Amino acid sequence: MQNLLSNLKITLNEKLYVKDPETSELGRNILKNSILLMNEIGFEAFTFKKLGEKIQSNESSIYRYFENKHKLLVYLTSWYWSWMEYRMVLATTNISNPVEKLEKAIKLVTENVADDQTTPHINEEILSRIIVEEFAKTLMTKEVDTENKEGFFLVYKRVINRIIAIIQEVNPEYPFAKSLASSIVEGALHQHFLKNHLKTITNLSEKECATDFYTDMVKKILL
Amino acid sequence: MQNLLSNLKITLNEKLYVKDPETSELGRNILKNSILLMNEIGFEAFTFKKLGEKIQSNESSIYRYFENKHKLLVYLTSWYWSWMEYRMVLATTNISNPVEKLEKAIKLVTENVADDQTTPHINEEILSRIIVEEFAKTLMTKEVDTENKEGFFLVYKRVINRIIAIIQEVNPEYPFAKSLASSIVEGALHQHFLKNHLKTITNLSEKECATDFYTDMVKKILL
DNA sequence: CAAAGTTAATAGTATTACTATCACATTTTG
DNA sequence: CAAAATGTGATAGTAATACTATTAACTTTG
Repeated sequence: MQNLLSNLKITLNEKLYVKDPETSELGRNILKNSILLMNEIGFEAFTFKKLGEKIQSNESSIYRYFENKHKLLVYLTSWYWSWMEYRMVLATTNISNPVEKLEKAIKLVTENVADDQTTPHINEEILSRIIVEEFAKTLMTKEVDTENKEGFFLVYKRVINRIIAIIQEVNPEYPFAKSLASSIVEGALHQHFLKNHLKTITNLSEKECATDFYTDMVKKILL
Repeated sequence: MQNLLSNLKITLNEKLYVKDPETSELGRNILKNSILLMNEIGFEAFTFKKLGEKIQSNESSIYRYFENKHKLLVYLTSWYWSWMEYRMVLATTNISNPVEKLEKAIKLVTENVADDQTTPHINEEILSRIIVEEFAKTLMTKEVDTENKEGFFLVYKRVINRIIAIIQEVNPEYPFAKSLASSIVEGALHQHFLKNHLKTITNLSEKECATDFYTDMVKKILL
């Protein structure tokens, strides 16, 4: 798996960037440090000027890679979901039992994420924190319909569609496969957010992840 | 119920405003039109200057009621959850069967909202659209922990705690009552968002609401 | 080695998110 | 009923943000 991943080049929608950040040192530096800075100060306070200072480069240089910080966030989140999809394919292919397949998929989208050493310029653990704290903001804009048409959220939808397909394998009669899949993926992020900030309305504690809650849920719903 | 509601004065955390907007004509005008304007142009593009133009008043006058637009949004969402809590109490008290109680509570938080004529300065139908499109933003800030300590989200948590209590009545053995309750409330909003913007990953169609999906879910999980 | 592309630095603009001040009208109160 | 307090509107001003444009130096490539 290590070897497979090291060959992996995650290719994203070209409309997300002005210049592909994976093709230069500066580009990779922008990705690496935007993750760190966004995690430190949050998406609202994050600016290209501050990022420029952090990487000892210039604001205007960053604008040559990304039109604005919103598109950078969409890029980073798409990268994350693409990485997630890749791991999901790896974890579920060649497993014939659909229930086992579903368990693996749910485990992936609900568990705590560790850094994947094969991608030196992306720290997946920190990126996953950004997903928990900021992902909803990529969707919740007045431009969501236009951006959706341009394919900004394709990777995310593909991850959910894979889970929908597995749910349908497990129980073809269940009438809400789409809603169940999307609520698991979004709900897992939300439970992690609550664990970090509004502890009284979640059962997850400290280092716990949402796997048990959702595994129990789908089994009771589908079996 | 009409009479009860007409006597209802929704009282919110004093830290949310500089001057209580319910106590003056201008204040109520700010509430009414901020809901309309925010729904039209979205929270990001919404400014006090634009609102001032809309209500033929001045930017600086609005600042005398709310420190900034984030606090105004928290105010509006708290108002909504307070109204929701009130209706939930009304709908569930004096019902002895816990399952029936849970069904009523779920119906309330998942169904499409209609305007409540007893509050002339608040259009609940439009406010509920703002909740679907913007509520997550009230939580997803770097100040969430401070604001949580100051009680900004108390009303929201109270709504969820009421559902938690009913879930525990229905099935005291179920180990994830908190996570289930919070995922129903947040998940219902998310499903409505998907219905409006990412139709392919939800089963809700056009004018449908999330009640069936969640009622089916809790019954299979708890009974 | 010339052309093309990449980057850093500087400057400049419109908008946003406020703050401060003042004038005027209305309401309260002593 | 006069003085004081309060509410509102108008104007001005500031720092920060989110960009765009230009230029000059440096690097890569054909």
